[in-house]
Amino acid sequence: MAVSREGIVAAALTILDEYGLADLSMRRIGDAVGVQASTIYWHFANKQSLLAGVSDAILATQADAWPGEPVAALIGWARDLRSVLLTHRDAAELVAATLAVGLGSRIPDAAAVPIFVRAGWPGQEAERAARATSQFVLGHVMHEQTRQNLLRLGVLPPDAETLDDEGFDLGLRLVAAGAAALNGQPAPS
Amino acid sequence: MAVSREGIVAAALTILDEYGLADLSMRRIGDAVGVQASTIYWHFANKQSLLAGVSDAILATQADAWPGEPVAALIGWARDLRSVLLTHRDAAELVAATLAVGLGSRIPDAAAVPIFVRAGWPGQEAERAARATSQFVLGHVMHEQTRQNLLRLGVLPPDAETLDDEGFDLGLRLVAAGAAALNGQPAPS
DNA sequence: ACCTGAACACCGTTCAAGT
DNA sequence: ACCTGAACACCGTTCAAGT
Repeated sequence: MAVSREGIVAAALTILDEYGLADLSMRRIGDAVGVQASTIYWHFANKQSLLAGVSDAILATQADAWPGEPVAALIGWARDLRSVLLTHRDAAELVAATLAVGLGSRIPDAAAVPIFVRAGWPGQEAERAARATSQFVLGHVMHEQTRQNLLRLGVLPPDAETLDDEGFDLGLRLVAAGAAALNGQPAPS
Repeated sequence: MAVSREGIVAAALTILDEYGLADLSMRRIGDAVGVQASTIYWHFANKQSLLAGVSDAILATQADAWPGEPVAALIGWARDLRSVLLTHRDAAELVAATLAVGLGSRIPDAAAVPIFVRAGWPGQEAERAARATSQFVLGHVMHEQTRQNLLRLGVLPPDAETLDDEGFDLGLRLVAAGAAALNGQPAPS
């Protein structure tokens, strides 16, 4: 049977978890699905498109709606995004890179926009605020996952903390408090 | 005359600006300083250490103190960091990666910590708040610089906007307002 | 329609050997 | 002390050719 895009993406995700983004090569993915690396180019235009598929697969597990009080909803959304990213090795880097080049059909901050809108922000400002918040989340988790990789490499002491819940919560409270304080008012510069 | 660490870093920075991080190879750096790629390993343990040197060189142009009223100081620091990063191609990605692996002697948020302290935050919280703020700045500029690369590649229309001043200012106001609102109070969770 | 196999033009890094 | 040159074990991508 012919190999499918979905099969390739699934294999890539498994390799990602086991070996990390740096070792996620076309040859290795080909091996995993029982095909030459060059065959993958019949199914995907290039490696980046394939990675976009992996990013979408990861983000598919995000909760898609956060009803209720805006501050609590924003915190819920951010914690959910973090935990989704922490589920797969190097996910933050992969998602951030995919987002940056504009590939991938799932945008990590999509569910955050309506929260800001509900809090009274005009559409475009809500999008910007959501994007800013997700930039913090992605940056924070990227840092955590890099440390997890360093730990695996043995360059960090085996009992080193790689997660930083307190740092995450503080950053989150910072933007949540800011959102509550501004509430969509345009800037005084 | 023997080549120096500083000379290698300077050459790498020039190549970075001209060709981007993806094309910053050891062989190319060797060519630029008139030496074999393998020679660089006599001066640096590996490529990542060299990149840490480049990161330090970029961050050396940051202003190192932001006296005065905390909110204005924070905004000044963040805008300065952004403009420092925008001065060199792919600088945000390079600095973020260096920061994540714990190399590099210059920390981009170093000057932001005393601002939070001055605003009444206890030391550790000030560090976390500064780090959260710099995560936003790095993420935002990374996104802008990726778009600049896409523009160069012609995959974006030639008149596409790559900078996003409004998005930056809004994110910045968000954290500044949050900082002013919380003012170092521990969380109610 | 889907896949192979060879090739192209690269990588980072190591290491014996030179001066 | 500093550098060369060859080698190792890889990359992403293309493309004629096969079935």
